[in-house]
Amino acid sequence: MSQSLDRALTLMAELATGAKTLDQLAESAGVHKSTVLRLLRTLESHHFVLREGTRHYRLGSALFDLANQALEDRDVREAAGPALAALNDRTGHTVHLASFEDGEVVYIDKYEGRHSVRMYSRVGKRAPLHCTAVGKVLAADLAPARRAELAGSLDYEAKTGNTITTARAYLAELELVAERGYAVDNAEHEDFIHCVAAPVRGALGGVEAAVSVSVPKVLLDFDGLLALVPDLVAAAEEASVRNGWTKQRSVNKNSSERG
Amino acid sequence: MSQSLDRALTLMAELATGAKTLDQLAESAGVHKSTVLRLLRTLESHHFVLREGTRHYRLGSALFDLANQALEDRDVREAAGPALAALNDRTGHTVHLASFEDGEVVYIDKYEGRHSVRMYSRVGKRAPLHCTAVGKVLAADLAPARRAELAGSLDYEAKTGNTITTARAYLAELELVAERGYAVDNAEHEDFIHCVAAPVRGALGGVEAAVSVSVPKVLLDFDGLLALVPDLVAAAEEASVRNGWTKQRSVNKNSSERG
DNA sequence: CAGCTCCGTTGCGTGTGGTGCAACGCATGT
DNA sequence: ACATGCGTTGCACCACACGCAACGGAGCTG
Repeated sequence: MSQSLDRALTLMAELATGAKTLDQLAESAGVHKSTVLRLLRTLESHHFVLREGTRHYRLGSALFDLANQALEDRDVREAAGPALAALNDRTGHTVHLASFEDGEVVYIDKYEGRHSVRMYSRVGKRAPLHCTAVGKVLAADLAPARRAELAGSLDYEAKTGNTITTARAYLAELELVAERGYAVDNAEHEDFIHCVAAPVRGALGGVEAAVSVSVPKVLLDFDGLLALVPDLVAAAEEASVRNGWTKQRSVNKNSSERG
Repeated sequence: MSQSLDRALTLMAELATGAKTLDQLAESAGVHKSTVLRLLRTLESHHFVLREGTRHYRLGSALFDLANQALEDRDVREAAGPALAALNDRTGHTVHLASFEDGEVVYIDKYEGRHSVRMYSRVGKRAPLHCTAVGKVLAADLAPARRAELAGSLDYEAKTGNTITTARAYLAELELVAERGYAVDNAEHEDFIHCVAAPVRGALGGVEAAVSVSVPKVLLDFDGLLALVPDLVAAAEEASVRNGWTKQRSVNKNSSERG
């Protein structure tokens, strides 16, 4: 672990919450301001931060640049794009694309819903596996052995009253998800939101990402949410096909053993 | 300047071009692989990179997260969003939002055109001031003194046959832009593309960003491009109003002296 | 206009932590 | 079974990142 790099990354996280002055950064990082200055200078030379006026620093363009380059690199995103946009357009609800990243869910694309009550999220945000519909979809694709291992390693924080809090219940839920081909989050992550999600597969038949539709409960009751499933699954299949998947191979289950 | 941080940032730039193995990174950075390993580990702990399979590293979610948080922070972007989307919808062409960042232009938002021939760009990408329509708009707002200073400091790389290559010609062009209220890039940056741009103002009357429409020459000749100007200017004004600008204060020119 | 305070900036001496090396071990392929 | 390629580990050295303290400019106050 590199100390200075570690500090620099922490600084950037701090800066993400808004422009800061040198002293503020020095204090929140718990180091001398001259140290912060040096780090900022290096970051600045790479355009990771920039000076705003004479006494404020904020995140710079290199970040956007790298982030977008990296996103362009994720082929699923490109492949799924049109199907997700169409789904968003048809339903008017928020549509997410998420992928699995060491033990968590990461949102890699988002299409904002048209309604004023909206879920707060952001591309790049991470979420737990156990209380999200996308998480369940991604976990359900793993081979039974890894699935059990994973289920044992989660922390099952109870986000709401509905959150699944035991490995046993989670495994049973995954079983169900794998069988049905879609997952539900019945206000297990946030009290006022429920979601449904379906898998996006790749050329090898493995699940590479998950699409979800998130709806505030005030807009649609649980049955209303479930009524969206066929549309969702169709969109996910369209995305899968664009992503190189061929229906033939879908019999080949639990194939995504990558590592 | 921090050596290890500098190396780490270089690594990330390298990773942006695609997933790489440890040795590849070590070689391209010119350092020992154990050094790279340590840096990667630190980056990984902050989710700036992640391991793909067992022997490839790629950029991770923290990057998207920070980038989007930082973008949300840029109020102009949010304010201009609807107007840009509408403009994109009406014209079918690619719409960019750009801001000024130490001596260059940075794209902070983009709405992709509907046509198959498209300009290559990306949010976060940087471009020169002297050969882009947005650059001219942003530069034209500076006070005459800073304008002259800036014009003297540019390098005027001739991107195409039409590129402005002298400070004198650039200053004359800026004069014209300030007068007209919009700028043109007549294939001065890329041979096959021309653009028009207009300013987005803020509460103080100063220009905070620039909107542009970029059109491949094969789709529209120069006169056709100019015909888009009224629509563009209207969109830019709408964005300005949403951004806190009031028409009254627009007489107050050259007001954006921030530093 | 003087004096004060707040911050960014600079130079320097110290010792910590980042570096390269070489050896190890786990894969994969032949 | 052997060879090869690559990630990983422990170690010893000294560069380099660190904190300190002093400087200087900008902005306020009386």
